[in-house]
Parts: sequence; structure tokens; C-alpha cells
Amino acid sequence: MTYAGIEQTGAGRLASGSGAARAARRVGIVLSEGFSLLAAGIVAEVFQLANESGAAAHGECVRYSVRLLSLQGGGIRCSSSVQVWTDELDVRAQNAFDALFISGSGADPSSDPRLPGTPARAPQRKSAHAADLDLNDTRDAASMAAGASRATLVFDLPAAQADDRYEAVKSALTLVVRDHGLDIAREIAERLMPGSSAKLMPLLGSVGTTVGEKVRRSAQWLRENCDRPISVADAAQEAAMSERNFLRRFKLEIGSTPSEYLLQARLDMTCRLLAGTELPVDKIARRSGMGNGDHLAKIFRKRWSISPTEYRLRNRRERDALAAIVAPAAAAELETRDFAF
DNA sequence: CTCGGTCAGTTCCAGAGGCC
DNA sequence: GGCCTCTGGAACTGACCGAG
Repeated sequence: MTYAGIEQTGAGRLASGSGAARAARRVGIVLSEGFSLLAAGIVAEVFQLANESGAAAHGECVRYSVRLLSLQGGGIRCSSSVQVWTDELDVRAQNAFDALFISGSGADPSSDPRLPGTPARAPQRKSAHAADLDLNDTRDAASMAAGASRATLVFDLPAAQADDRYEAVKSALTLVVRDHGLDIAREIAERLMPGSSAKLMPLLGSVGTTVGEKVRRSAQWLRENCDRPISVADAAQEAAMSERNFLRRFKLEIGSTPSEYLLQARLDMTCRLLAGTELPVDKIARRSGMGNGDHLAKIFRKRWSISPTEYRLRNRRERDALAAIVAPAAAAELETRDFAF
């Protein structure tokens, strides 16, 4: 890993340019005194891993060129007094960067009028700052690929004293998600901070998706987690929506309430376990998120007017009866095939 | 006009406890 | 394993409001 003003363009850190078929993303990390070395370093590492993962997955892909910058150039001390060397941020060349990550605790570089989107250039900042971006707006994604005239994305990195890793990784992965997709972003998150993808992906998953997609993804999440004691509030949080709005949109999109959907998923799982295992009803109820055997029986009786054990017996009888019919037919078919050969 | 948030009221359900 | 009762809390709904 090279930080000070040296272009980091991939696994082999190419010194100049990029392959003709590869789109280049120029990323600047703008430092000021007291910046978080951890946050800045982790951003650089995200793009390094993205270059490696992207090349491995696609061969030809978007590649990132990362540079450390400051307003004056030269040596800048981080919060732990380590000095790193930076290039001067050329004000005229700001738009040459696809993304700028601004880090510092002393004189806030993000308030410097020479940077994009500062008060003097508020309208541009409004449209380009990551915090203000409408991530559902495909025009933003289009602007990312539009070349030199595109808006520069600006991210504020957290102060050194905060839990800076998550925020820094999240900011950098926002870009990676767009260029490489969620799978590679998840892989990078796991390589950098094992166990972090579960926390980060729901946040990043909302990038570039419609409300309908968010709802469908939360429905999928409900189905995948139906064995756990989850609530509508959890699902709403998963979809990054308020509970009320989530309920409203879920019913519009899926056609049933989240709790109905969750109950159906749990019943499906319960029926599979009843039919396919010898586990006691109470244990099945607990495994499928239905609470206990009593509640499961209550729901079965209400829905189908039978108990879980009756369901199991009927299912076995029907299966045996079907096997009695199907087995001779299958045997006959095998005999026919033998003849055919 | 649409979308999304808050609030208050109502309905429904999960869990506990007990019994057969 | 199944059933019953009770209760607190979650889920749901309609009305309303503000922002864009």
C-alpha cells in the first residue's frame, strides 16, 4: 500500500494510465492536520481490494486510481502525529476526480471555499455531495459514467475519535457498489472487517434501487430469517423505511401485510419439517419461529381445523398412497427403458 | 397531487399459566 | 399433545400534515 501522492491503480499499482477497455475512476483523499489515518487508509484499501476483486471477477473492469491530496500539498500530520506526504489539490483540476474523500479534524477542509460544493459553490455541492444525492436517481449513476464533465462525488470522512472504520468503509463502498455491484462490495467489507457486511450491506443495498425493489428485498429477507424472532420494525429497518410507510408499501407491492407474509413463510417451513422429519411439534415450532407447540397448534387449527400431528399423519398417509401408485408405474417405466435399450 | 411521516385508536396475537 | 383463559404488546388502520 502506498499512500503519499503515488497513484494506486490496482494489484500491480500501475504507474500510468489504464487499459483501453478499463474505465478509470480517479479518487482523491483530501487530508488536513489531525486527519484519521485509519479512515484514510481504509478508504485506500477498499479501492485496492476493489481493483483486485474486479479484475479477478470481470477481467476488464472499472479501476480506481487513488491519490492523497491536501490544499497546500506536502507533509500532513494525522491524529497520531504520523506525517504523510500529499500532492497539492489543483483547484482547476477538481473536476478531474470522480470522488473526493475529505478527512481532517482541525481546520475543516470541507468548509474550504476551494473545494467543490463549499458555500461559494453550494449549488454544485447540493447536487454532488454524497449525503445529498438521490441514490435512486439513475441520472446520478449516469453522471458517474459521463466522463470529464460529470459531477465529483464528495464524501466527508469521520473524525479520528469516532468509530471511523464503519463510516469510512461505507463511504468508499458506496462507489464500489455502483461500479462492481453488491457481491464484490460485500466481499471487500468481509476482507477488511470480518462480520461487517451484515451491518453494511443493508445500508448499501439501498443504493440505486426503487422502493418496490427495497420492499421485495425485505420480503426476501423475511423469508430467509423467518426462523428468528423478527418483527415488522426489524423488516422496516432492513428496508430503511419508517414502519408506517413500510406497511403501506409492502401491502401495495406484495399484496399482504408483512406479518401475514412472515406467518406464511413460517408455516411453509413448519409443514416441510412436519412432513420430512420426526421432530416433536414443539421443537419444530421453535425451529420455524412459531414460538412453541401450543401456538403452532392454535394457528393450524385456525387455518386448517387440524392439529400439527394430524397434518403429519395425513401427509404420511397421502405420501404412502401416492408411492403405492407411483412405484409400480415407475418400475414399469424402467422395464420399458430396459427394453428400449 | 404524490409521497412519506406522525399520531391515536382498534384489533389481533404471542406468551404464560393451568388443566386434561 | 391439546385446549382454555387472560393480558400486554405488536400490528394494523385511518386521519391528518408537511415537503416537494
